Amino acid sequence: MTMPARNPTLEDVAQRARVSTATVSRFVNNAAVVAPDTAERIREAIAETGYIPNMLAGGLASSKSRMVSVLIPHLSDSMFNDTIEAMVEDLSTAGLNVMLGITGVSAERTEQLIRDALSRRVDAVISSGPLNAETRELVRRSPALFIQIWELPADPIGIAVGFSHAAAGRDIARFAVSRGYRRPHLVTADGARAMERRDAFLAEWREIASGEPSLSTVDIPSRFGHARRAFAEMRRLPQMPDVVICGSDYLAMGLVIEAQSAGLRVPDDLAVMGFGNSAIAGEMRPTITTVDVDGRRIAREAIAAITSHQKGTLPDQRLIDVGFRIIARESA
Amino acid sequence: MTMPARNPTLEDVAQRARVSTATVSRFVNNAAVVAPDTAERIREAIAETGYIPNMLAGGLASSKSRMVSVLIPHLSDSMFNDTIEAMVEDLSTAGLNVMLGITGVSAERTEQLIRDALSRRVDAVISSGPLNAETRELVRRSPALFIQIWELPADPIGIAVGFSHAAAGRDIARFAVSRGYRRPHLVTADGARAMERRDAFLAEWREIASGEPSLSTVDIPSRFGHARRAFAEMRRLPQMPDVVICGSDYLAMGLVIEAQSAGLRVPDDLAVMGFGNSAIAGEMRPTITTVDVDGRRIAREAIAAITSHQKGTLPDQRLIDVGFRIIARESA
DNA sequence: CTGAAAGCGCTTACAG
DNA sequence: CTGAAAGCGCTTACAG
Repeated sequence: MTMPARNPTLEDVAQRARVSTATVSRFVNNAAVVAPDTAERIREAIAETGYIPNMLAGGLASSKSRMVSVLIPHLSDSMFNDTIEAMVEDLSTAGLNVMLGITGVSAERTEQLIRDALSRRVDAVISSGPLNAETRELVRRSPALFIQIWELPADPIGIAVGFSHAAAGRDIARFAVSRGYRRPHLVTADGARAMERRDAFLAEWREIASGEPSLSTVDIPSRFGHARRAFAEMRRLPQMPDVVICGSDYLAMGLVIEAQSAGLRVPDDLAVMGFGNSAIAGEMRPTITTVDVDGRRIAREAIAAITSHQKGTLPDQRLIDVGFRIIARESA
Repeated sequence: MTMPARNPTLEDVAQRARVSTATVSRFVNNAAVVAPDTAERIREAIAETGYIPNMLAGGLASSKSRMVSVLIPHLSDSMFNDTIEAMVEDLSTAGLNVMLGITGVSAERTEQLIRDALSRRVDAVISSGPLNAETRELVRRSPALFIQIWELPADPIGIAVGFSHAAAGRDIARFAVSRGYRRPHLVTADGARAMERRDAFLAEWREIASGEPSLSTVDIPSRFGHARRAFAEMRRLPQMPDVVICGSDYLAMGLVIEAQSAGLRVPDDLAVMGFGNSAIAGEMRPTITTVDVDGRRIAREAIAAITSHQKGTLPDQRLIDVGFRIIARESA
């Protein structure tokens, strides 16, 4: 069998199967539309030539790329990992390839990544990164579906799949009060969403309890080791807090370790709460009380929206609230 | 200003700037090759139209996609995260977009993802996933550069950037002996590379020490919580080990926590070693002795190879050994 | 430094 | 169910 040096094309397959390129194209995209014996000849021709469709050409001709851009702030030590992993897997299953971009906290970086995505004519952009006005406009003009995840902005550009961070902050405050804690200390990552939870916590706390909570802010991405500094700050307080509300499970774990190595018992001497319900939260000793967000559901809803968008039907809601649940465990 | 409903094309820009599409194309790809005043007119026309190049068309015409496929086994709790994050960032900086695929341990899944990548005509595939014979052939035929990372196979398909897992296993054994440990217990993730380190450890141990190490195997991806089961297995041993050699820092951290919560002191009653030098290893209490692999360097070398491949010059070496370093800290 | 034109490899109305 | 043909939006030798 002679192999051409170049990649085999639809034309090569068509000649071999003695049909037109149009028929081969139809077979590749939906095998059921061609006659059974034709299909068989094409199948053989594809196997013999080792044909691999050129999606660049296919995408250009059909103006759909079967590609989705996923933009996340960080990869390491991230609360998003479960969501992202589910996203990438489910997108693949749905026949969509994923372009990954890491935005950090930079709106400029996000803009560049969105331009890259649009230049590939992606079917959708799934993003949890920061947007400036220019980027919003860019996205609004584009035919790609824009999906914001992990938050529910008042006026989403396309659709949003997430939950209310304000509601989460409020519920955490109520939980802390119901458990009898009096002196909360908040360790917040320096990001918009974490700040929104913190502010809602403070507002609710002032409403239903007394005394002003103390605060620490840590850099983003919130790392395990940041807990050390936050713990040191707490120790310098005139009165030691009785519960630490952390912006992530990683921080919570770090705080538990710091507290224990300072001889404190968790939760008796100091209670600790996390956020995100990562696998580690349930596996730590003591197990960590945290807030669960269904990352896989976020992924599923986003993909369902893309699928319906591709069929031309707009998703029936622009804001999809997946909610959250406080999971009470040993640490608080 | 009237906006066409469709995306503006090179043609729209060309008309507005009163030049040919060829000139606009040249400007977009290398602004320096057009005359300064022409460049200025084109720049304005691009701004006015909001032109975003269609890389599908560009890639088809030039037969280079400026896109690289990155294939990894897992995202969550992974030792690879630093490498992947560096990879994605550095690729973006180099003007290459990344297509991400998650292979798990499945060679079939890997094959599908490689087919997807080839159908997008990626410039390179960077992979640390498992390959079957068919996939190897697929890749060999393709003009894309194939880069295997995190290992150094005897006969790489394209090039490989990684380190010798056998050498790492051997050096870990020597380290354990030099520290005076007598009864090592190995906790190994159920993956080819971890097994290679384990086997080399065992071979070396038999050579330079006495007594047969005990073993636990945990599922992949190795999770924090697996440590609990491994620790329980150890406790049932006739004689308690004096050092646990873990396949990842995550496992090591889990073991430290288990040991401590069972009242053992680390390292006095039980020493623990990790692998990978994640951020957590240096931040844990006690800090964890581990093996450092320079993930960012792996990313850099891979990208350098792609760059030189694109210039037509083959990389000068097919095997790039980035080595590893044992980092002695408090835990062992 | 610039333009006219062929070509990249597909898809898809249109016609049969 | 199938084919002929136009078209998707670029790039790039070739010529000037």
